[in-house]
This record gives sequence, C-alpha cells and structure tokens, in this order.
Amino acid sequence: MKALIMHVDMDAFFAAVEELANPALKGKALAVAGPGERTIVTTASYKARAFGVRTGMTVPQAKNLCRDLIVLKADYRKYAHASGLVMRTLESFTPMINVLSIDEAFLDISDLTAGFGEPRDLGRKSKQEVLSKTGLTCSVGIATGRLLAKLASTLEKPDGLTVIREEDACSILKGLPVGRLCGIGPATAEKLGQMGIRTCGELGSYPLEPLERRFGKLGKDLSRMGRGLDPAGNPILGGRTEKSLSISHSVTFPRDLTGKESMKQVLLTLSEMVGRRIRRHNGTAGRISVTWRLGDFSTFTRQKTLNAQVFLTKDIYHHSLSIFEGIELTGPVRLLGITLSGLCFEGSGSFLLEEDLKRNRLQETLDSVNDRYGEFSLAFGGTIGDLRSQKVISPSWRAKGIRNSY
DNA sequence: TCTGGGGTCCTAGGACCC
DNA sequence: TCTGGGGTCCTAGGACCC
Repeated sequence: MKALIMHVDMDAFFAAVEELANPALKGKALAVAGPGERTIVTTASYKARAFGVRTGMTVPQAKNLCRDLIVLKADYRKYAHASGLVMRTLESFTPMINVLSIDEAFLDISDLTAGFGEPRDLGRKSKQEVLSKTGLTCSVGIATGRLLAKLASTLEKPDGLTVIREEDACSILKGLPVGRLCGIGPATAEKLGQMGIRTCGELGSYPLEPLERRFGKLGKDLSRMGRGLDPAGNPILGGRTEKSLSISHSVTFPRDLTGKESMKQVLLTLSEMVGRRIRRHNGTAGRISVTWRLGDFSTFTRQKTLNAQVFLTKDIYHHSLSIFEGIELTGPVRLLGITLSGLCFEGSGSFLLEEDLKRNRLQETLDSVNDRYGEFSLAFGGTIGDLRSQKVISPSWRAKGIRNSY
C-alpha cells in the first residue's frame, strides 16, 4: 500500500499570531518585517495581500501599495511558542511527524485513516484541533507523497483542505507550471523553459536522457516530480532527530560600510552570537566561514578548516578575523556574516591546557550571566549591543529533521 | 527608500595520495 | 620521449527552501 501523507501549512502564520495577540489588528492590512532598517516583508496578512503586498517586498514598496499597512517587527519568541502548540496538537494524531519549518509539517497518516474514515475526515479533524488549541487556521493537503501533499495544501489557501487522489494527480499536473512544485525555483524553471518544458505534464513525459544531461543528478528527480512522484531518496518520516550541520549569523547594515575597522566590531558581535548558540547545544565547530555582500548584492564567502574544534567566542573571532584580514574588499559592504560548520555535538571535550581551562571558565561565567539577564548584558569589549534585538529561532526549528522538544 | 536571515544540498575544480 | 585513474578533502559558488 502506498504511503498517505498530510501536509499542514499555517495561514499567514506570523501575521495571524500577531492578530491573535492583539485582536485590534484582526482583519487589518498587516505585515511582519525582519529586523533592521533595510528589511523586507516576511509575512503579509490576507487583507494586506489583497492590496498586492507580498513576502520579499521592501517595507516602502509594501506601504506604497497599501497606505494603511501596519508593519510589525518579527517577534520570534511569540511565533515559536505558537508553533509549539501547533506541533504538539498535530503530534497527538501521530508520532510520524516531520516538522519542516516553524509553520509547516508533514504527517505520515498511512496507518491513521482507519480510525478517522476517509482521509478528508482526518484532514478536517486536524484543522479543527489546531484551531481550537491555538486559535489559528491552517491549510491541509493530503496525497500519496510529500510533493503532492505540499502542492495540495497550497491549492485552497487560506483555511483550505485539498485531497489529491492518485487517479486525479495526472490531470492536476497536466497544465500546472513547473515552478509550482517545491524544489523547482526560478533558475530551474527558466532552464526547463529553454528546453520547451513549461508544465509538469510536459516535464513528466519528457525523455529522461536529455534531462540528465542538462541537470545531472537533478534530472532524474525532475522527471519524477513531473509525474507527481517524490524525488528519490527523500527523507523518511518519523526518523531520528538530526543535529544542525551549520550555525550562522549575518547582518545587513543600515548603510553600506567601507572601513574594515568598524566591521571588525561586527565580526566580534557575530562571533559571540554564533558562539553562544553552539555552546548552548554543547557543540564545537571545525570550520568557519565569513560571508560578505557588496552594495551591488554580489556575495562572497571565504572559509577555513581548523586544526582543532572551537566553541569559544574568542577563538571564533580569532579565526574569523584572520579570514577577514585576508580579504580584499572591492566596494562598500552591505552584509557581513559568520557560519560555523563541521559541527560536532559530542561535547566540548576535556581541557588539557590550563590556559584553555581558564578561558572556558570565563566563557561559562559570561554565558550564565547572559542567560539570566539577557543577551549582551556582559560581553567582550567591542560587541555591538544593537544586534541584540535580532533574536533567532532556536536550532530545533531547522527545516530538516524531527523535532524532539520545544 | 530596491533586494532579511537562517538553513540544506549540489557542483566543480584543485590538491594530494596511492 | 608523456601526461593513468580512483578516492578524498578542501574551497567557492549557486539553487532552493521557509
């Protein structure tokens, strides 16, 4: 028997949570924007969407379309809390759940429909439960695979419920633009277009060989996707918890910066931010990358594989700085970021050198004070407290793997 | 007052080793 | 007096996702 998958996608999640927290906002044209001054709309309420406001627009662009638009700064703590309620509610249906992001999850409901009758009844029941437990609406898609379930959840948004039966998949895909499938973005859609492929129907019936020649490994997946099948090797639902592969922080400056000196202060702050996160999870990093973006949006990275795993702010800063000093900046800098990778979560190990022991104790003291009184209450000289408002979603919100706690 | 921030996966070239 | 070939690690960049 084929697996039956349900995809649950919250409707205008951040905006809906804000409306719930402040009923005066209910039904208003609302946009939630990122941190900082040069920011974009991350979520628009449906009222705002009616004016043409979309995710990814700059705030001025959005306001141009909708004079009365209310713009709120994202408050991830609020969203994480609401998300926890949503996911726990879904988990009460089945442990076979794969949390895809803060507002989305897949459920394997293959063995579940017996108790709920038709798949549609189960979809309806889960929507009711989410609404009654959280006050939030979601859109649900049910199909024989993740690709189609995810597509289905978009077909009747908001507050939708769509079941794609196996026998109907072909007719739905026939005229559907390839870009509607999760995994086919603008670049791939453009390349497919050059081959004369515009719809999923055309993609599914296209000979495999030229697709593989053009796209390599992706070619086989594309062919499957055109026929409504999941890409090969898609992760299995309900697997073990996976750890992050990387931890990063970046900032876009209010105005492009030119002086390398001022950017070093930012590097130190970013080192502290990624360092605190990796220490909180008892991890270490074996690789450090520095990312910078120029005013023209060209983006570069330089990375360094380390001889030893690191987790202390001072060490992260030291290595980032050595990368940064080797960089020749060819213009004003818009964004600066640090990524830790080559992660290991088996603990920070023992401290063989007295010096390391002392530095680690100092770090633990700083971390515990910051834990109690808030980020950057205490920090090495030079960190910039202004970044402190830029809280992030905890790593358990990764777009991959199975959540185990909130 | 064009274009956030945090992620994953894939490719491709070079170094290096056997 | 010719330029094998596989495997692995490292690096930089691109595509895509929410």
